[in-house]
Amino acid sequence: MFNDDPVFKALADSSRRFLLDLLFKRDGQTLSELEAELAMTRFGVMKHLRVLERAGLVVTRREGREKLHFLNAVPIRLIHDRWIDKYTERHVAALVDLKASLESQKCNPSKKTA
Amino acid sequence: MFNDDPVFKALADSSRRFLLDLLFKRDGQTLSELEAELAMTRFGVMKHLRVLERAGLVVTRREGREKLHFLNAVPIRLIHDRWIDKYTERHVAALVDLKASLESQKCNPSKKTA
DNA sequence: ACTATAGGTGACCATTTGGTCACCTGTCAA
DNA sequence: TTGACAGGTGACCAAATGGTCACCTATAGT
Repeated sequence: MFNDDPVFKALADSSRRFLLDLLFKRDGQTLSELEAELAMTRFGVMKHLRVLERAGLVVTRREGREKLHFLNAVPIRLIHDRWIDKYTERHVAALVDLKASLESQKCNPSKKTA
Repeated sequence: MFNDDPVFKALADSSRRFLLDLLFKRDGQTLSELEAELAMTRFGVMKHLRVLERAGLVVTRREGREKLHFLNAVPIRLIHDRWIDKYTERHVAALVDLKASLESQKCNPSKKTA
């Protein structure tokens, strides 16, 4: 209906988010390396990487017959900045930290922290 | 394939992102108010708001026969924290600021800035 | 009570999307 | 140059998604 931002489309799929997780843990992996981590054929992984690359979430570099994949976090930051302004950022970050703190302590599981 | 996080599914649609933009500009709007801004029937808007609410991106409160909608930015912050750690945050934020600065100056329009 | 208004449900249809396959291109090493 | 390996393209199919409609519930005000 409006412009269909490729970044959000790319992030909509859990396999693609998992690929970003893999690159977040270790940058510069090849298609074959990534394929080994997904219960999916090489073609499926390639398609997903293509979507991520077009969205700018993954940047690639040819190295001989290999293609190395790198995570680019800038689009993620832009999502953040779209709905979290400088004034509420401190507030929201504090809420997130509080939630993480409560969950790590598990001191009172009955209390809702939403 | 993995867990299908409702937050990313919710953000995948441009109409829903536009609804978040509307609530970001002014919190606490009703369905009818939001519907007036979208070239879509009331039912479509309702469906989208339902998706956003289930994802926790929108929180609602009944006020008589009206339902007020509020933006909740916490899930957005969690997306940010998933792929941007404390160490690279400064670096990425600097890149974003630089990009915004260059675009506001419009000193080199021929350059593609994705 | 009655009527107008705000909101809600389920079914339905056109389009998009995730995943696979057969087949093709390019690079390394003997 | 020959073969093995890393990567790429287009078509194809099943499943999910966006949007609409007929119909229903609940609140405000007269």
